[in-house]
Amino acid sequence: MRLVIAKCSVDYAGRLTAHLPLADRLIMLKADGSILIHSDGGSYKPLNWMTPPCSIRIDEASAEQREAGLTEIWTVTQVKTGDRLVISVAEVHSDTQHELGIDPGLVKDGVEAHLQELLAEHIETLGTGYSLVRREYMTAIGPVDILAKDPASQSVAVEIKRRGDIDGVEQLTRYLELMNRDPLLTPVQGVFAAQEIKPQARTLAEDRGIRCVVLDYDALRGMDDPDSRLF
Amino acid sequence: MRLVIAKCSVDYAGRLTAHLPLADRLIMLKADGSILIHSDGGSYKPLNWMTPPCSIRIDEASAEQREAGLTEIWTVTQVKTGDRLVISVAEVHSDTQHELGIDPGLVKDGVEAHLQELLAEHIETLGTGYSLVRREYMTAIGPVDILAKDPASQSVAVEIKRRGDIDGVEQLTRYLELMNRDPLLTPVQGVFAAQEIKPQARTLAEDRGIRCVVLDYDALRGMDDPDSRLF
DNA sequence: GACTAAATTTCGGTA
DNA sequence: TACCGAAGTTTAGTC
Repeated sequence: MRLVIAKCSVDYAGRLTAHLPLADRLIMLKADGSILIHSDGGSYKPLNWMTPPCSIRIDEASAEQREAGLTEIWTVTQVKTGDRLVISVAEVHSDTQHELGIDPGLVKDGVEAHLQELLAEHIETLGTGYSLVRREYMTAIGPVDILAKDPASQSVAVEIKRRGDIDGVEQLTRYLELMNRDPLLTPVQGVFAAQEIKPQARTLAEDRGIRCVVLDYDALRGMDDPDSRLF
Repeated sequence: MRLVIAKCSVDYAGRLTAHLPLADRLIMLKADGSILIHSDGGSYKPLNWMTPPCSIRIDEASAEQREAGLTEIWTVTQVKTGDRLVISVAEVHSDTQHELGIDPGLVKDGVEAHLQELLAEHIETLGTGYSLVRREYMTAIGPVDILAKDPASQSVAVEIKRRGDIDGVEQLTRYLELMNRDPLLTPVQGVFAAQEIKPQARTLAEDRGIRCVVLDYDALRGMDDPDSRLF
């Protein structure tokens, strides 16, 4: 990894065009050829970047460019799409190189897949007498997160989200429409389960006869793991 | 901005839990207190990060931690959410500080808004005899990208996307449902226009009687700009 | 301030 | 490999 602190301006031409005026920035050149341009604020997204694979060509500034205060022109080209990033370097404050090796990678835990797993294990969260049919119940337009049966043995399709948005309600609606055409399943009741449900999503869901259930991740996990209880 | 190249392991506990094994990485500390941890590969997304505002506390390693090869423990806490990032530093290879100042910011141009503009100018792309009523036609649930009339003077609602996905079809369907309740407009025909339309989105759209139109950005732009023609 | 839609989205899984 | 959906999504615009 090469780290360059430099006064530069940047122009991007690809899926859109963008321009960054002259200022001090960090230019990060990764081992795979990708480039990130970071300022000293904002969140994790760079001001500009180029995804690998890409190639870099460095040219001396022309006489005209030197008069404008520039010293080098870096042209980064995306190999597949031809997107182009032109970095006009005025002054290099620092330029260092570091060998990092290949990263062993991130281990994640506690995302939507986990929520689904936990709710499947504790399907009675939906109500007494509910039973699990199966997770990832396949339909022609994709898998329903959970298929269950209510106390009267009628089918219940559950869509699980971390954050319950209108999109999720639409998704579940499509599944319900399709499943209710199947004489073996119909009538299928819908349940929209999420850690947090937006008011508008709730309104839309309930308007369509879909029940909303707010999931408590810690509580669900707590049922699994006696150690996490308070006594 | 402070740049630290160090051998470290990282643990995150917040909206999920995540762990990074011991390895050489770049730790970027921005002026606003935010932190990014980058490896020498992947795209612009860091392996781990903390969004501002956040506070950092640096502790010497305990005797036990020193035996495990660690020298310092950095604890980054998100001020609002309480999310926590613990960086266990084993060895610092490099540690530099740079003053960058506030960035003047990015200037963008040429995304979906541009497509809409071009299609509005060349509405006959939809077919001979089509005419523009107006862009951003307002409804109770939001603006329809383009309202037009077909050769028979019947209303046509156009939804424009860069990439045509199922979500876009749903969005257009909601608009059509609402607009067809208006006696002054009904019947309203739907057109789903995008640079690229996913097969599933096309199927769904056509099943609902919505016409799909693939837009050629360069061709549309070419109609505007005689210089870009080949002769 | 809340909510919706876009993103040069990126990333991971599966068919 | 293409497609599809999630993301610690983030970000920008609108109501």
